[in-house]
Amino acid sequence: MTHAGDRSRPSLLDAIHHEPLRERVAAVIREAIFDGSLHPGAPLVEKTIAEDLQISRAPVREAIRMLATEGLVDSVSYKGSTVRRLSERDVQEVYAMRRLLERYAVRQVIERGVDVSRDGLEGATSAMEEAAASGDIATLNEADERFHRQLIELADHELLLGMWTLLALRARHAIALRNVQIGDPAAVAANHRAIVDAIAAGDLERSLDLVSEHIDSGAQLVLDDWQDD
Amino acid sequence: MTHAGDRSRPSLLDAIHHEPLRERVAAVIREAIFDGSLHPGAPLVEKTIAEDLQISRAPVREAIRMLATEGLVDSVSYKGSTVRRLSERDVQEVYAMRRLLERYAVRQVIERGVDVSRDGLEGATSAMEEAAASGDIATLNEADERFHRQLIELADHELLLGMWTLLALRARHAIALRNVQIGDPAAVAANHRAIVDAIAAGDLERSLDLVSEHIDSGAQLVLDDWQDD
DNA sequence: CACGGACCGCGTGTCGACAATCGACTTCTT
DNA sequence: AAGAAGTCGATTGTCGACACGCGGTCCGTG
Repeated sequence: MTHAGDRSRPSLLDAIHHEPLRERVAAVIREAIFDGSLHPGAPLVEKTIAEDLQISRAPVREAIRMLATEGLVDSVSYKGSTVRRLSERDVQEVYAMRRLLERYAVRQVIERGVDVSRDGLEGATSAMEEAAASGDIATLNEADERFHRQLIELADHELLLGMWTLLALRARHAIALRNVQIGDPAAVAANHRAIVDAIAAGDLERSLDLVSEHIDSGAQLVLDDWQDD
Repeated sequence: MTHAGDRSRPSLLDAIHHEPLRERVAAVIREAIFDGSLHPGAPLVEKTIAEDLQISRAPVREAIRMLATEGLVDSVSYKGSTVRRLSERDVQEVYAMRRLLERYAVRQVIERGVDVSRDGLEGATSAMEEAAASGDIATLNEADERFHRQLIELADHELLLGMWTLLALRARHAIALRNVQIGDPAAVAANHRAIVDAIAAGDLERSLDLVSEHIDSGAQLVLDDWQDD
Protein backbone atom coordinates (compact mmCIF):
# COMPACT_ATOMS: atom_id res chain seq x y z
CA MET A 1 0.00 0.00 0.00
CA THR A 2 3.01 2.23 -0.38
CA HIS A 3 1.21 5.16 -1.76
CA ALA A 4 2.82 7.63 -4.07
CA GLY A 5 3.71 10.96 -2.50
CA ASP A 6 1.08 13.18 -1.02
CA ARG A 7 -0.24 15.10 -3.98
CA SER A 8 -2.31 17.43 -1.86
CA ARG A 9 0.80 19.00 -0.37
CA PRO A 10 2.45 20.97 -3.16
CA SER A 11 5.63 21.78 -1.33
CA LEU A 12 8.45 23.81 -2.72
CA LEU A 13 10.37 20.66 -3.56
CA ASP A 14 7.89 19.46 -6.12
CA ALA A 15 8.97 22.14 -8.49
CA ILE A 16 12.54 20.85 -8.42
CA HIS A 17 12.27 17.19 -7.64
CA HIS A 18 10.73 15.69 -10.78
CA GLU A 19 7.79 13.56 -9.89
CA PRO A 20 7.49 10.74 -12.42
CA LEU A 21 5.16 11.54 -15.27
CA ARG A 22 2.82 8.67 -14.42
CA GLU A 23 2.07 10.29 -11.06
CA ARG A 24 1.13 13.57 -12.62
CA VAL A 25 -0.95 11.84 -15.25
CA ALA A 26 -2.71 9.80 -12.59
CA ALA A 27 -3.41 13.01 -10.68
CA VAL A 28 -4.88 14.63 -13.76
CA ILE A 29 -7.18 11.73 -14.53
CA ARG A 30 -8.15 11.35 -10.89
CA GLU A 31 -9.17 14.98 -10.71
CA ALA A 32 -11.10 14.62 -13.95
CA ILE A 33 -13.01 11.77 -12.38
CA PHE A 34 -13.72 13.72 -9.24
CA ASP A 35 -14.78 16.92 -10.94
CA GLY A 36 -17.10 15.10 -13.27
CA SER A 37 -15.29 15.57 -16.56
CA LEU A 38 -15.03 11.81 -16.70
CA HIS A 39 -18.32 10.24 -15.81
CA PRO A 40 -18.71 6.61 -14.72
CA GLY A 41 -18.45 4.27 -17.64
CA ALA A 42 -16.40 6.72 -19.71
CA PRO A 43 -13.67 4.89 -21.62
CA LEU A 44 -10.05 5.63 -20.84
CA VAL A 45 -8.16 4.98 -24.04
CA GLU A 46 -4.41 5.04 -23.65
CA LYS A 47 -3.63 6.40 -27.09
CA THR A 48 -6.21 9.16 -26.84
CA ILE A 49 -5.08 10.36 -23.45
CA ALA A 50 -1.44 10.15 -24.50
CA GLU A 51 -2.12 12.33 -27.51
CA ASP A 52 -4.15 14.80 -25.48
CA LEU A 53 -1.26 15.20 -23.05
CA GLN A 54 1.35 14.99 -25.81
CA ILE A 55 3.21 12.14 -24.20
CA SER A 56 3.70 8.48 -24.97
CA ARG A 57 1.41 5.67 -23.92
CA ALA A 58 3.73 4.21 -21.30
CA PRO A 59 3.12 6.65 -18.45
CA VAL A 60 -0.58 6.85 -19.30
CA ARG A 61 -0.78 3.11 -19.10
CA GLU A 62 0.86 3.07 -15.69
CA ALA A 63 -1.35 5.87 -14.44
CA ILE A 64 -4.49 4.00 -15.46
CA ARG A 65 -3.22 0.92 -13.73
CA MET A 66 -2.71 2.93 -10.54
CA LEU A 67 -6.22 4.24 -10.67
CA ALA A 68 -7.45 0.70 -11.16
CA THR A 69 -5.80 -0.41 -7.92
CA GLU A 70 -7.37 2.61 -6.26
CA GLY A 71 -10.75 1.34 -7.35
CA LEU A 72 -11.57 4.37 -9.47
CA VAL A 73 -11.17 2.56 -12.76
CA ASP A 74 -12.18 -0.81 -14.17
CA SER A 75 -9.64 -2.50 -16.39
CA VAL A 76 -10.16 -5.58 -18.52
CA SER A 77 -7.32 -7.26 -20.36
CA TYR A 78 -7.24 -6.63 -24.09
CA LYS A 79 -10.50 -4.74 -23.88
CA GLY A 80 -9.85 -1.49 -22.13
CA SER A 81 -10.46 0.64 -19.08
CA THR A 82 -13.42 2.71 -18.02
CA VAL A 83 -14.23 4.97 -15.14
CA ARG A 84 -15.75 2.74 -12.54
CA ARG A 85 -19.50 2.62 -12.25
CA LEU A 86 -20.42 2.80 -8.60
CA SER A 87 -23.43 0.83 -7.54
CA GLU A 88 -25.37 1.59 -4.40
CA ARG A 89 -23.89 -1.56 -2.99
CA ASP A 90 -20.36 -0.33 -3.70
CA VAL A 91 -21.03 2.80 -1.71
CA GLN A 92 -22.50 0.85 1.16
CA GLU A 93 -19.45 -1.39 1.21
CA VAL A 94 -17.05 1.53 1.24
CA TYR A 95 -18.80 3.17 4.15
CA ALA A 96 -19.13 -0.11 6.02
CA MET A 97 -15.37 -0.56 5.82
CA ARG A 98 -14.71 3.02 6.79
CA ARG A 99 -16.87 2.58 9.83
CA LEU A 100 -15.03 -0.59 10.75
CA LEU A 101 -11.62 0.99 10.33
CA GLU A 102 -12.38 4.24 12.06
CA ARG A 103 -13.94 2.49 14.99
CA TYR A 104 -10.82 0.39 15.26
CA ALA A 105 -8.70 3.54 15.17
CA VAL A 106 -10.71 5.12 17.95
CA ARG A 107 -10.31 2.02 20.05
CA GLN A 108 -6.56 2.07 19.56
CA VAL A 109 -6.27 5.76 20.29
CA ILE A 110 -8.19 5.50 23.53
CA GLU A 111 -6.51 2.31 24.69
CA ARG A 112 -3.11 3.81 24.18
CA GLY A 113 -4.09 7.08 25.80
CA VAL A 114 -3.02 9.30 22.94
CA ASP A 115 -3.37 12.99 23.66
CA VAL A 116 -5.86 13.95 20.97
CA SER A 117 -6.07 17.61 21.76
CA ARG A 118 -2.37 18.11 21.36
CA ASP A 119 -1.55 15.72 18.54
CA GLY A 120 -3.42 17.14 15.61
CA LEU A 121 -7.14 16.60 15.96
CA GLU A 122 -7.51 19.97 17.57
CA GLY A 123 -6.29 21.79 14.47
CA ALA A 124 -8.66 20.09 12.09
CA THR A 125 -11.55 20.45 14.49
CA SER A 126 -11.22 24.16 14.98
CA ALA A 127 -10.61 24.57 11.27
CA MET A 128 -13.97 22.92 10.73
CA GLU A 129 -15.65 25.20 13.18
CA GLU A 130 -14.25 28.26 11.51
CA ALA A 131 -15.18 27.03 8.06
CA ALA A 132 -18.67 26.21 9.29
CA ALA A 133 -19.03 29.66 10.83
CA SER A 134 -18.03 31.39 7.61
CA GLY A 135 -20.05 29.00 5.49
CA ASP A 136 -17.02 27.85 3.49
CA ILE A 137 -18.17 24.41 2.37
CA ALA A 138 -15.06 23.54 0.41
CA THR A 139 -12.79 24.22 3.35
CA LEU A 140 -15.19 22.40 5.62
CA ASN A 141 -15.01 19.27 3.52
CA GLU A 142 -11.26 19.48 3.33
CA ALA A 143 -10.97 19.84 7.10
CA ASP A 144 -13.41 16.98 7.50
CA GLU A 145 -11.22 14.62 5.52
CA ARG A 146 -8.16 15.90 7.36
CA PHE A 147 -9.86 15.23 10.68
CA HIS A 148 -10.59 11.63 9.82
CA ARG A 149 -7.16 11.06 8.35
CA GLN A 150 -5.50 12.38 11.47
CA LEU A 151 -7.72 10.25 13.62
CA ILE A 152 -6.45 7.23 11.71
CA GLU A 153 -2.88 8.46 11.94
CA LEU A 154 -3.15 8.71 15.70
CA ALA A 155 -3.73 4.98 15.80
CA ASP A 156 -0.14 4.70 14.59
CA HIS A 157 -0.83 1.80 12.26
CA GLU A 158 0.63 2.05 8.77
CA LEU A 159 -1.41 -0.70 7.21
CA LEU A 160 -4.58 0.75 8.63
CA LEU A 161 -3.68 4.12 7.21
CA GLY A 162 -2.99 2.64 3.80
CA MET A 163 -6.30 0.83 3.63
CA TRP A 164 -8.18 3.84 4.92
CA THR A 165 -6.59 6.03 2.28
CA LEU A 166 -7.92 3.78 -0.45
CA LEU A 167 -11.36 3.93 1.08
CA ALA A 168 -11.21 7.69 1.31
CA LEU A 169 -10.50 7.90 -2.41
CA ARG A 170 -13.49 5.76 -3.21
CA ALA A 171 -15.67 7.73 -0.86
CA ARG A 172 -14.59 10.92 -2.59
CA HIS A 173 -15.57 9.35 -5.88
CA ALA A 174 -19.04 8.58 -4.60
CA ILE A 175 -19.40 12.02 -3.06
CA ALA A 176 -18.30 13.68 -6.29
CA LEU A 177 -20.95 11.82 -8.24
CA ARG A 178 -23.75 12.94 -6.01
CA ASN A 179 -22.57 16.49 -5.38
CA VAL A 180 -23.51 15.96 -1.80
CA GLN A 181 -24.89 18.92 0.05
CA ILE A 182 -24.20 19.18 3.72
CA GLY A 183 -27.30 20.01 5.66
CA ASP A 184 -26.05 22.06 8.56
CA PRO A 185 -22.34 22.96 8.55
CA ALA A 186 -22.39 24.00 12.19
CA ALA A 187 -23.85 20.67 13.20
CA VAL A 188 -21.15 18.80 11.31
CA ALA A 189 -18.44 20.75 13.07
CA ALA A 190 -20.13 20.18 16.40
CA ASN A 191 -20.21 16.45 15.76
CA HIS A 192 -16.49 16.37 15.32
CA ARG A 193 -15.94 18.42 18.41
CA ALA A 194 -18.05 15.92 20.29
CA ILE A 195 -15.93 13.05 19.01
CA VAL A 196 -12.74 14.74 20.11
CA ASP A 197 -14.21 15.38 23.53
CA ALA A 198 -15.39 11.81 23.95
CA ILE A 199 -11.99 10.45 22.98
CA ALA A 200 -10.20 12.92 25.22
CA ALA A 201 -12.46 11.87 28.07
CA GLY A 202 -11.55 8.25 27.38
CA ASP A 203 -15.20 7.33 26.92
CA LEU A 204 -14.86 4.39 24.52
CA GLU A 205 -18.54 3.54 24.11
CA ARG A 206 -19.56 7.08 23.45
CA SER A 207 -16.68 7.63 21.03
CA LEU A 208 -17.58 4.55 19.04
CA ASP A 209 -21.22 5.51 18.90
CA LEU A 210 -20.45 9.02 17.74
CA VAL A 211 -18.07 7.84 15.05
CA SER A 212 -20.50 5.21 13.81
CA GLU A 213 -23.30 7.69 13.72
CA HIS A 214 -21.21 10.26 11.92
CA ILE A 215 -20.09 7.84 9.23
CA ASP A 216 -23.56 6.41 8.81
CA SER A 217 -25.01 9.85 8.33
CA GLY A 218 -22.31 10.60 5.78
CA ALA A 219 -23.22 7.43 3.94
CA GLN A 220 -26.88 8.37 4.10
CA LEU A 221 -26.15 11.73 2.55
CA VAL A 222 -24.50 10.03 -0.38
CA LEU A 223 -27.06 7.27 -0.70
CA ASP A 224 -30.14 9.45 -0.62
CA ASP A 225 -31.79 9.14 -4.00
CA TRP A 226 -28.88 7.13 -5.31
CA GLN A 227 -29.53 5.66 -8.69
CA ASP A 228 -27.28 2.98 -10.04
CA ASP A 229 -25.88 4.01 -13.37
CA MET B 1 -9.32 -4.18 -5.74
CA THR B 2 -10.16 -5.83 -8.98
CA HIS B 3 -7.75 -8.66 -8.70
CA ALA B 4 -6.27 -10.41 -11.69
CA GLY B 5 -7.78 -13.79 -12.45
CA ASP B 6 -7.55 -16.61 -9.97
CA ARG B 7 -4.14 -18.06 -10.60
CA SER B 8 -4.73 -21.04 -8.38
CA ARG B 9 -7.28 -22.46 -10.81
CA PRO B 10 -5.33 -23.69 -13.83
CA SER B 11 -8.32 -24.61 -15.95
CA LEU B 12 -8.14 -25.98 -19.44
CA LEU B 13 -8.83 -22.55 -20.82
CA ASP B 14 -5.61 -21.08 -19.56
CA ALA B 15 -3.72 -23.03 -22.17
CA ILE B 16 -5.72 -21.36 -24.91
CA HIS B 17 -6.79 -18.03 -23.55
CA HIS B 18 -3.54 -16.11 -23.28
CA GLU B 19 -3.15 -14.63 -19.88
CA PRO B 20 -1.15 -11.43 -20.22
CA LEU B 21 2.55 -11.94 -19.75
CA ARG B 22 2.68 -9.58 -16.80
CA GLU B 23 0.38 -11.87 -14.84
CA ARG B 24 2.55 -14.88 -15.41
CA VAL B 25 5.65 -12.92 -14.58
CA ALA B 26 4.05 -11.63 -11.39
CA ALA B 27 3.13 -15.19 -10.48
CA VAL B 28 6.69 -16.37 -11.03
CA ILE B 29 8.21 -13.62 -8.90
CA ARG B 30 5.55 -14.05 -6.23
CA GLU B 31 6.32 -17.73 -5.94
CA ALA B 32 10.02 -16.99 -5.81
CA ILE B 33 9.37 -14.69 -2.89
CA PHE B 34 7.25 -17.26 -1.10
CA ASP B 35 9.60 -20.17 -1.65
CA GLY B 36 12.58 -18.20 -0.46
CA SER B 37 14.50 -17.87 -3.72
CA LEU B 38 14.07 -14.15 -3.31
CA HIS B 39 14.83 -13.12 0.24
CA PRO B 40 13.72 -9.83 1.78
CA GLY B 41 15.85 -6.99 0.57
CA ALA B 42 16.80 -8.77 -2.64
CA PRO B 43 16.84 -6.33 -5.55
CA LEU B 44 14.41 -6.80 -8.41
CA VAL B 45 16.10 -5.37 -11.46
CA GLU B 46 13.84 -5.09 -14.45
CA LYS B 47 16.53 -5.68 -17.06
CA THR B 48 17.95 -8.71 -15.26
CA ILE B 49 14.59 -10.40 -14.78
CA ALA B 50 13.61 -9.61 -18.35
CA GLU B 51 16.78 -11.24 -19.65
CA ASP B 52 16.33 -14.25 -17.41
CA LEU B 53 12.83 -14.78 -18.76
CA GLN B 54 13.84 -13.77 -22.29
CA ILE B 55 11.22 -11.09 -22.55
CA SER B 56 11.22 -7.31 -22.63
CA ARG B 57 11.20 -5.02 -19.64
CA ALA B 58 7.61 -3.82 -20.08
CA PRO B 59 5.75 -6.82 -18.65
CA VAL B 60 8.38 -7.26 -15.94
CA ARG B 61 7.91 -3.67 -14.96
CA GLU B 62 4.16 -4.10 -14.70
CA ALA B 63 4.53 -7.30 -12.72
CA ILE B 64 6.79 -5.62 -10.19
CA ARG B 65 4.34 -2.80 -9.84
CA MET B 66 1.57 -5.30 -9.12
CA LEU B 67 3.62 -6.95 -6.43
CA ALA B 68 4.28 -3.53 -4.96
CA THR B 69 0.56 -2.87 -4.56
CA GLU B 70 0.28 -6.30 -2.99
CA GLY B 71 2.81 -5.21 -0.40
CA LEU B 72 5.36 -7.85 -1.31
CA VAL B 73 7.76 -5.43 -2.92
CA ASP B 74 9.11 -2.00 -2.10
CA SER B 75 9.51 0.34 -5.03
CA VAL B 76 11.24 3.70 -5.02
CA SER B 77 11.16 5.99 -8.03
CA TYR B 78 14.40 6.12 -9.99
CA LYS B 79 16.10 3.85 -7.46
CA GLY B 80 14.59 0.44 -7.83
CA SER B 81 12.56 -2.31 -6.25
CA THR B 82 13.42 -4.84 -3.60
CA VAL B 83 11.62 -7.67 -1.93
CA ARG B 84 9.95 -6.15 1.06
CA ARG B 85 11.63 -6.48 4.41
CA LEU B 86 9.01 -7.39 6.96
CA SER B 87 9.46 -5.97 10.40
CA GLU B 88 7.87 -7.47 13.46
CA ARG B 89 5.58 -4.52 13.44
CA ASP B 90 4.49 -5.22 9.87
CA VAL B 91 3.47 -8.71 10.85
CA GLN B 92 1.59 -7.47 13.87
CA GLU B 93 -0.25 -4.98 11.72
CA VAL B 94 -1.22 -7.59 9.15
CA TYR B 95 -2.61 -9.89 11.77
CA ALA B 96 -4.37 -7.08 13.58
CA MET B 97 -6.19 -6.20 10.36
CA ARG B 98 -6.98 -9.81 9.60
CA ARG B 99 -8.50 -10.15 13.03
CA LEU B 100 -10.56 -7.03 12.51
CA LEU B 101 -11.79 -8.14 9.09
CA GLU B 102 -12.53 -11.73 10.00
CA ARG B 103 -14.41 -10.71 13.11
CA TYR B 104 -16.46 -8.38 10.97
CA ALA B 105 -17.15 -11.22 8.55
CA VAL B 106 -18.31 -13.47 11.35
CA ARG B 107 -20.62 -10.78 12.61
CA GLN B 108 -22.14 -10.36 9.19
CA VAL B 109 -22.52 -14.07 8.61
CA ILE B 110 -24.31 -14.61 11.89
CA GLU B 111 -26.49 -11.53 11.63
CA ARG B 112 -27.65 -12.56 8.19
CA GLY B 113 -28.20 -16.14 9.23
CA VAL B 114 -26.08 -17.69 6.50
CA ASP B 115 -26.14 -21.46 6.48
CA VAL B 116 -22.45 -22.15 7.10
CA SER B 117 -22.67 -25.92 7.02
CA ARG B 118 -24.14 -25.96 3.55
CA ASP B 119 -22.45 -23.01 1.91
CA GLY B 120 -18.85 -24.06 1.78
CA LEU B 121 -17.27 -23.97 5.22
CA GLU B 122 -18.10 -27.61 5.72
CA GLY B 123 -15.91 -28.70 2.82
CA ALA B 124 -12.81 -26.84 3.96
CA THR B 125 -13.34 -27.93 7.54
CA SER B 126 -13.54 -31.62 6.81
CA ALA B 127 -10.63 -31.27 4.39
CA MET B 128 -8.62 -29.90 7.29
CA GLU B 129 -9.60 -32.74 9.51
CA GLU B 130 -8.59 -35.31 6.93
CA ALA B 131 -5.29 -33.56 6.25
CA ALA B 132 -4.62 -33.35 9.96
CA ALA B 133 -5.39 -37.03 10.40
CA SER B 134 -2.99 -38.05 7.65
CA GLY B 135 -0.39 -35.52 8.75
CA ASP B 136 -0.38 -33.73 5.41
CA ILE B 137 0.78 -30.29 6.47
CA ALA B 138 0.77 -28.74 3.01
CA THR B 139 -2.83 -29.70 2.40
CA LEU B 140 -3.71 -28.58 5.89
CA ASN B 141 -2.33 -25.13 5.28
CA GLU B 142 -4.09 -24.91 1.96
CA ALA B 143 -7.41 -25.92 3.49
CA ASP B 144 -6.79 -23.45 6.31
CA GLU B 145 -6.48 -20.56 3.91
CA ARG B 146 -9.50 -21.81 1.98
CA PHE B 147 -11.51 -21.94 5.17
CA HIS B 148 -10.78 -18.34 6.03
CA ARG B 149 -11.36 -17.17 2.49
CA GLN B 150 -14.73 -18.85 2.38
CA LEU B 151 -15.64 -17.39 5.72
CA ILE B 152 -14.98 -13.97 4.25
CA GLU B 153 -16.90 -14.83 1.11
CA LEU B 154 -19.92 -15.79 3.15
CA ALA B 155 -20.09 -12.23 4.38
CA ASP B 156 -20.94 -11.35 0.76
CA HIS B 157 -18.91 -8.17 0.74
CA GLU B 158 -16.67 -7.63 -2.28
CA LEU B 159 -14.59 -4.88 -0.81
CA LEU B 160 -14.00 -6.87 2.32
CA LEU B 161 -12.90 -9.82 0.24
CA GLY B 162 -10.51 -7.69 -1.76
CA MET B 163 -8.86 -6.22 1.30
CA TRP B 164 -8.68 -9.60 2.98
CA THR B 165 -7.01 -11.09 -0.08
CA LEU B 166 -4.25 -8.53 0.13
CA LEU B 167 -3.76 -9.31 3.78
CA ALA B 168 -3.64 -13.03 3.07
CA LEU B 169 -0.82 -12.47 0.60
CA ARG B 170 1.18 -10.55 3.14
CA ALA B 171 0.51 -13.13 5.78
CA ARG B 172 1.76 -15.82 3.43
CA HIS B 173 4.88 -13.78 2.95
CA ALA B 174 5.52 -13.63 6.66
CA ILE B 175 4.74 -17.31 7.10
CA ALA B 176 7.09 -18.23 4.27
CA LEU B 177 9.92 -16.33 5.91
CA ARG B 178 9.56 -18.13 9.20
CA ASN B 179 8.79 -21.59 7.84
CA VAL B 180 6.20 -21.82 10.50
CA GLN B 181 5.68 -25.21 12.07
CA ILE B 182 2.22 -26.07 13.22
CA GLY B 183 2.25 -27.53 16.67
CA ASP B 184 -0.64 -29.94 16.66
CA PRO B 185 -2.45 -30.41 13.33
CA ALA B 186 -5.41 -32.12 14.97
CA ALA B 187 -5.85 -29.19 17.33
CA VAL B 188 -5.83 -26.74 14.43
CA ALA B 189 -8.53 -28.67 12.64
CA ALA B 190 -10.54 -28.91 15.85
CA ASN B 191 -10.35 -25.14 16.28
CA HIS B 192 -11.90 -24.59 12.89
CA ARG B 193 -14.60 -27.10 13.58
CA ALA B 194 -15.39 -25.23 16.78
CA ILE B 195 -15.67 -21.98 14.86
CA VAL B 196 -18.10 -23.48 12.38
CA ASP B 197 -20.18 -24.89 15.20
CA ALA B 198 -20.29 -21.62 17.07
CA ILE B 199 -21.36 -19.75 13.95
CA ALA B 200 -23.93 -22.37 13.08
CA ALA B 201 -25.30 -22.10 16.61
CA GLY B 202 -25.56 -18.37 16.15
CA ASP B 203 -23.38 -17.74 19.18
CA LEU B 204 -21.83 -14.40 18.27
CA GLU B 205 -19.67 -13.86 21.34
CA ARG B 206 -18.21 -17.32 21.23
CA SER B 207 -17.59 -17.13 17.49
CA LEU B 208 -15.75 -13.84 17.83
CA ASP B 209 -13.66 -15.15 20.69
CA LEU B 210 -12.70 -18.27 18.81
CA VAL B 211 -11.76 -16.38 15.68
CA SER B 212 -9.73 -13.82 17.61
CA GLU B 213 -7.95 -16.53 19.50
CA HIS B 214 -7.23 -18.51 16.36
CA ILE B 215 -5.78 -15.54 14.53
CA ASP B 216 -3.78 -14.43 17.52
CA SER B 217 -2.27 -17.85 17.88
CA GLY B 218 -1.42 -17.84 14.19
CA ALA B 219 0.29 -14.50 14.65
CA GLN B 220 2.14 -15.81 17.65
CA LEU B 221 3.44 -18.75 15.66
CA VAL B 222 4.90 -16.37 13.12
CA LEU B 223 6.18 -13.88 15.65
CA ASP B 224 7.93 -16.35 17.93
CA ASP B 225 11.62 -15.60 17.70
CA TRP B 226 11.00 -13.09 14.96
CA GLN B 227 14.06 -11.10 14.13
CA ASP B 228 13.81 -7.98 12.06
CA ASP B 229 16.05 -8.19 9.06
C1' DC C 1 43.72 15.70 4.93
C1' DA C 2 39.05 17.25 4.56
C1' DC C 3 35.87 19.04 1.32
C1' DG C 4 33.36 20.12 -2.87
C1' DG C 5 32.36 19.38 -7.67
C1' DA C 6 32.53 16.89 -12.13
C1' DC C 7 32.16 12.25 -13.94
C1' DC C 8 30.21 7.70 -14.71
C1' DG C 9 27.80 3.43 -14.28
C1' DC C 10 23.51 1.44 -12.98
C1' DG C 11 18.70 1.30 -13.18
C1' DT C 12 14.41 3.35 -13.90
C1' DG C 13 11.48 6.48 -16.86
C1' DT C 14 9.76 7.53 -21.42
C1' DC C 15 9.32 6.89 -26.22
C1' DG C 16 7.66 5.18 -30.87
C1' DA C 17 6.77 0.93 -33.42
C1' DC C 18 5.00 -3.60 -33.98
C1' DA C 19 2.21 -7.80 -32.50
C1' DA C 20 -1.82 -9.97 -30.46
C1' DT C 21 -6.59 -9.89 -29.08
C1' DC C 22 -11.33 -8.79 -29.20
C1' DG C 23 -15.84 -7.64 -31.02
C1' DA C 24 -18.44 -6.23 -34.78
C1' DC C 25 -19.28 -6.27 -39.48
C1' DT C 26 -19.23 -8.45 -43.92
C1' DT C 27 -19.50 -12.09 -46.91
C1' DC C 28 -19.94 -16.60 -48.43
C1' DT C 29 -22.52 -20.85 -48.29
C1' DT C 30 -26.47 -23.69 -48.11
C1' DA D 1 -32.63 -15.88 -45.24
C1' DA D 2 -29.87 -17.99 -41.51
C1' DG D 3 -25.59 -19.49 -39.99
C1' DA D 4 -20.72 -19.82 -40.15
C1' DA D 5 -16.35 -18.24 -41.58
C1' DG D 6 -13.50 -14.57 -42.66
C1' DT D 7 -12.12 -9.77 -42.33
C1' DC D 8 -11.34 -5.31 -40.35
C1' DG D 9 -10.82 -1.51 -37.06
C1' DA D 10 -10.01 -0.26 -32.50
C1' DT D 11 -7.33 -1.02 -28.33
C1' DT D 12 -4.29 -3.24 -25.46
C1' DG D 13 0.10 -6.00 -25.00
C1' DT D 14 5.02 -6.37 -25.93
C1' DC D 15 9.29 -4.88 -27.74
C1' DG D 16 13.94 -2.52 -28.21
C1' DA D 17 16.16 2.01 -27.88
C1' DC D 18 17.05 6.22 -25.83
C1' DA D 19 16.59 9.89 -21.92
C1' DC D 20 17.02 10.97 -17.21
C1' DG D 21 17.78 10.69 -12.18
C1' DC D 22 20.57 8.85 -8.54
C1' DG D 23 24.58 7.49 -5.88
C1' DG D 24 29.28 6.46 -5.67
C1' DT D 25 33.96 7.55 -7.34
C1' DC D 26 37.67 10.21 -8.57
C1' DC D 27 39.94 14.29 -8.84
C1' DG D 28 41.20 18.93 -7.80
C1' DT D 29 41.45 22.47 -4.25
C1' DG D 30 41.86 24.81 0.10
